[in-house]
Amino acid sequence: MAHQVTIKDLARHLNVSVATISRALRDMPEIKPETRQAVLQLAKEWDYQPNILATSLVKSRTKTIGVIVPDLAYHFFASVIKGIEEEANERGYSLLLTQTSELYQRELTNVQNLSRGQVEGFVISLSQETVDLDHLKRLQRKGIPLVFFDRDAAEMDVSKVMVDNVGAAYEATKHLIDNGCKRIAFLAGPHSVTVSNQRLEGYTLALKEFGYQIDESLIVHGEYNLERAIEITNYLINLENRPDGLIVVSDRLAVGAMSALKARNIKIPEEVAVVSFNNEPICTIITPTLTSVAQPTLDIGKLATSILVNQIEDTKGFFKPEVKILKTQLVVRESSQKLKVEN
Amino acid sequence: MAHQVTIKDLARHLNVSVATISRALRDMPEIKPETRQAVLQLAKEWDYQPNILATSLVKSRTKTIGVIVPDLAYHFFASVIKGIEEEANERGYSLLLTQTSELYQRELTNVQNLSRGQVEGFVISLSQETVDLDHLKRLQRKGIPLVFFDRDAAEMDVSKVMVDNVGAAYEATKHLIDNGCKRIAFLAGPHSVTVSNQRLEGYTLALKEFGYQIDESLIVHGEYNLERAIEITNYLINLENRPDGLIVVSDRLAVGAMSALKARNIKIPEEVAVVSFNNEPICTIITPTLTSVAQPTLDIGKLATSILVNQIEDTKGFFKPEVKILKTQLVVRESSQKLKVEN
DNA sequence: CTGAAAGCGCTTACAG
DNA sequence: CTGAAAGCGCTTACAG
Repeated sequence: MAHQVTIKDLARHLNVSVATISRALRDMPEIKPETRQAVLQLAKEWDYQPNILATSLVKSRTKTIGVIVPDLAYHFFASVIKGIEEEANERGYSLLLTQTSELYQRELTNVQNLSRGQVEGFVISLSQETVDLDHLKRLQRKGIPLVFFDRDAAEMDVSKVMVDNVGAAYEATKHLIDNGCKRIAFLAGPHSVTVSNQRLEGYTLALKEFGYQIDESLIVHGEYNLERAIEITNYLINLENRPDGLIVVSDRLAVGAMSALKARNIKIPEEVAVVSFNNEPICTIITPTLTSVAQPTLDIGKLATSILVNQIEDTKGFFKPEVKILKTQLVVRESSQKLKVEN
Repeated sequence: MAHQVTIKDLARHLNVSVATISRALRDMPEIKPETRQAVLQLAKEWDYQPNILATSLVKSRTKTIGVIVPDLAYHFFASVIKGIEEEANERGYSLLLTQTSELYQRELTNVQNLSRGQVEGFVISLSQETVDLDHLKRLQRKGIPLVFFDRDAAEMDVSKVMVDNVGAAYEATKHLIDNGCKRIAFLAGPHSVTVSNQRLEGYTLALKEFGYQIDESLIVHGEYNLERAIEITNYLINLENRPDGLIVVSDRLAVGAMSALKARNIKIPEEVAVVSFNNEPICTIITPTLTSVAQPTLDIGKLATSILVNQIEDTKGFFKPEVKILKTQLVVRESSQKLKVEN
């Protein structure tokens, strides 16, 4: 067979109209049982597959959601996507998945490509480079729903599924304090990254609450790469009054920080206790195992998708953007337990 | 604006036919410069986006490739996808990405969904459960090109981009022998997994070549999960004549094996040297760092995509399935170096 | 240089 | 219960 089988082919062979074929295939009640029978059988025999492009075109509905994430290789995004998939399937939607590789240009073209009639809405986490938000505002103007997660942009008035980063960092800091840390450093991301700033806020909040001085020399910002994390850690180690606790803005950077500490034979957690964020699989693999803040990735994905679909299917225009802040959970492991638990 | 702008809207506003709009937008030479000018300007002003569904329908071409992988959270697949993306972009194709979560059912529905006129070909890596290949044979019968990578199915006569697993395992085994291992065990995957079997073959080949006895008690098969890896490792440790070298079929399982060894205070590599496959990021993070066989993931993705596009665009029917076997590279780290390199 | 018409593969009032 | 016709948003010979 040179081309895909169409309803026309079926119609011709059965000597009925394409309308009848279309109805029979979709189990419309008005079709005579024998007709339906014959149609379904032939369709099966010829392995007929409806052309979804045609259906989408006439219905002006694709039942497809565009998902744009910075990088599929990040465990966090891969597992949020699992949640998105699950909810989408349940609601009868398919996914169009793309990654930006943290590049604004890619994000732009991805959004544009997908908005050419391919998707009815977006679940998106911004690239690190993204500052200009025109491409997203254009979507909004056209009434294409979108939901943010993880990477935020304050000025966008859309639905968002975020995590209580302030609270998470507060808890992480308190945990170090409880474990006897006196000087706690914070290895932060770039100044422009909201998530990092929120975590920093939680950190200072906790310090203040427990009567600790905020020491600016202990707060260092850097790009998201291993080399910088090592550099910063070495700087911290070399301080006159070296920190005895370290909060790192992500597990990946924490890996760099820990390797720098190990290279200098500094004991973790005895000399420096370490806590980080995301609870990626490496946390259980690295030595010592790494205390980290777990995000409810599956729920983030599901909730974001659920809100999006609600908006897509809201024909009455009742929908208002929803902002959800989910709770995190501190998973305590070896890297932070200066004081052994007694029982 | 309630709906997306169409060429009809533009035509009406400019008092020309939709044909003229269509031609102007695509820069056809016959259009009068002033007309084109006006069209382009209005299109820009109204942020017109061509409806790709309509275009695809009339051209019977989507310029889209379906990609089906077991799990996006596996580093291996995420990085092959990078290669696929790169090559696809270069050739002017988009990607439709799906994962099966290693479930046959998902693979089936993914293939079916995508073959409803959405993609022109597939790059696919089979789910672990997949035994029945009817869904793929149906694609073939319809003349929809597909290319396999990593996970093979011998009976399918299609293009494949694989890796020389036999050679890779041969090299890994030889490396352990060179490092003084006398009894080398092999922690394999399930019996049904081709990749695992090929690696096992390379292992026996090397043993034979270097005059080692094949000891069946040192070859153990298991599912792909940490618990089984730990179980198997414990079994190996408890053997009367404990192995002093261990080849593990994947990094993930190697992590389990190493934690079992560490739990029993068995020194790596002094007492048991370890080598595994895939060279995932964990190899550099775990202690000791893990010697592993690197696959050329980017090349796998690019090559698979290049072959696929060649087949898609081969209108003359000259195309014959191509099977490519790429070379791997052993990355030596601490876990396998019993004998320190002298210089 | 431009337009009318047919068509891509479907769905859906409308009529019978 | 079934069919003819119009239409979804485009492209493309064909004619002028």
